[in-house]
Amino acid sequence: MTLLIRAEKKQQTRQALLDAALTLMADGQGFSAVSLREVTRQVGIVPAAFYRHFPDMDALGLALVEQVSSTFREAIRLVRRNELEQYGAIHASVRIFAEYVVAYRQHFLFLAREQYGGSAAVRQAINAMQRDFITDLEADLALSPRLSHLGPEDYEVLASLVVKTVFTTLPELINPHESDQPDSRSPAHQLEDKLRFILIGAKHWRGIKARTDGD
Amino acid sequence: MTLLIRAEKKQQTRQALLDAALTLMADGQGFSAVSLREVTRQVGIVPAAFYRHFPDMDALGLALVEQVSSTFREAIRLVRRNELEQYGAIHASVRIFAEYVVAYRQHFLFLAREQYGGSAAVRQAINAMQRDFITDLEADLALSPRLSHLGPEDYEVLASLVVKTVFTTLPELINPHESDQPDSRSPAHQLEDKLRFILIGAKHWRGIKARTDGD
DNA sequence: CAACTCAGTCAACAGTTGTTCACTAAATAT
DNA sequence: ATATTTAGTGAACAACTGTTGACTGAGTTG
Repeated sequence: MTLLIRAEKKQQTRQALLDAALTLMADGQGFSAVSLREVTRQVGIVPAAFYRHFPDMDALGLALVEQVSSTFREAIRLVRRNELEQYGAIHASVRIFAEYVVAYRQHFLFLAREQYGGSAAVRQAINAMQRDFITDLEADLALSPRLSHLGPEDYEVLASLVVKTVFTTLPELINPHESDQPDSRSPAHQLEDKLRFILIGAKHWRGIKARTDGD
Repeated sequence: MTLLIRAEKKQQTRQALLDAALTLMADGQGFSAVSLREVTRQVGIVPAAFYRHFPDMDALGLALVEQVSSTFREAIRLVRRNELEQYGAIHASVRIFAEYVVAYRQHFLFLAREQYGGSAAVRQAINAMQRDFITDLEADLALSPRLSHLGPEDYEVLASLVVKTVFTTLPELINPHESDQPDSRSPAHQLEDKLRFILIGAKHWRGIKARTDGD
């Protein structure tokens, strides 16, 4: 039967290759430790067939970044939608985000692992993505009347701080019990508090001139 | 001549193995992508000789964590000493720390790369080290009269936020020009501001009950 | 001086890796 | 109906990997 035309079927095994790479990474190893042959073996095709889809493992990695990036954007979209409708913005945002991370844990695991990881190309791509997020958030923050006392450079630093805080929390959100410490708050709750610290700090920010003389 | 006794010479090539691993990593790849043979080749010994020093590449990695950890502790010691003597605590602390990072860039590069990187054993060891730093800082913060209004759990979250902020800034401190963006502040200056945001937030922290009703 | 310890050598092993080439057969195009 | 495109096959390649065992010779010890 020809229910699946050729192009369709091709894209299907291409996706299988991407998923296989993520799955192999989930078992502990980093992306650059996943071999081309492992990936094809997992999909069930012969190694040479890999080249019909990607010239390189690095190309596979870049495609992965693109895909994971869109997952992340969807998460942001969800968080933003809720932000407008609800009170307790931080609490609700973090809850929604944390749920989304758990649902797409392989994607976010990839992001967390490879943001400083092995392949230079992948690392660079993730960095560029992160920078886009920061720019977006920067524009967002600039619209808030509560933060109108900040300068343009302050927005940039603040946005960077928020985004990187979220990124570093990803491993804990994904593996809630890996870093076992007895009587502390849940990862999501901790992230909440961290964002609160930062935003309270932004609210009381007095500009670069007033260095430390007042506190 | 027997200027170098045997144990001394052994420890010397052991150190050469550790340095070789760091050097090979500095050329872009992650630790788990560095092979046993590459390391021995760089040192100038035969692969089999590796086993006289480490049972495993993982063991080499753990030794590396220990060594880098002590470098980091020395940096903290320097920062602390200065903190007591100078005004403008954050500015001076960051400057000293940033200089130390540049001086030992290979060590801090290892830390930044492998904190979420490939080898599970190394990742876990770095995580434990990070947790130690957080605990130390927690105790430190608890001594500050400016932060006496915080609860015990608040100290933990705050310390974690500070330490992780420093860790995520490491790549930028090491490679000041990799993330080229035109007209923004230097990485060290950005880190300064980030810490300021956080500490101002801590100063105005009103406890967990006052969620968002006041701002 | 003799006995011993042991860091490093040498050669070989079984696996795995990325990449190549000519090929098949089904889907598409003419 | 015929010709073309192309996702996937199968075999082979050179290179590299971690690990082994028996060895050598300088450093140490009694």
